[in-house]
Amino acid sequence: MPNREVSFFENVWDVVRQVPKGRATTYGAIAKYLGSGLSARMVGWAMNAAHALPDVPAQRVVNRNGMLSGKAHFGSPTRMQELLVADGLAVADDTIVDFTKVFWDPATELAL
DNA sequence: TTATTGACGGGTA
DNA sequence: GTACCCGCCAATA
Repeated sequence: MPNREVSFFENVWDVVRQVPKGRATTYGAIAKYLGSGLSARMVGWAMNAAHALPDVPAQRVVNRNGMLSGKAHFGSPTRMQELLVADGLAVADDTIVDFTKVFWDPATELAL
């Protein structure tokens, strides 16, 4: 049988899928949870590959500033914001409002 | 093969 | 509070 090793990307997608509605996480939080820590950029690459997946709410993944850094990758520049608003989040100026309140850290909430 | 870029983060000036 | 620099890992040119 072919190798069935879980890639770093699949691990990222798995965490993103577990992000509850109305919450959001950051690239660094996911990277740290996976153990890479400083490799937040790899999470971004994983998101880029996540385009082929149906259940990866990448809109809930933003940078540590709460800014919709990847909004440009959703086909439309406002698609990511609309998705977040549909999740019950408040978005203003391409940034999540009260991000510290909706922040969901897998290393704290998931790794329990 | 090496060099540059990339949906980032954190520290220092 | 803002600006700049370095670090991480992988993919692309």
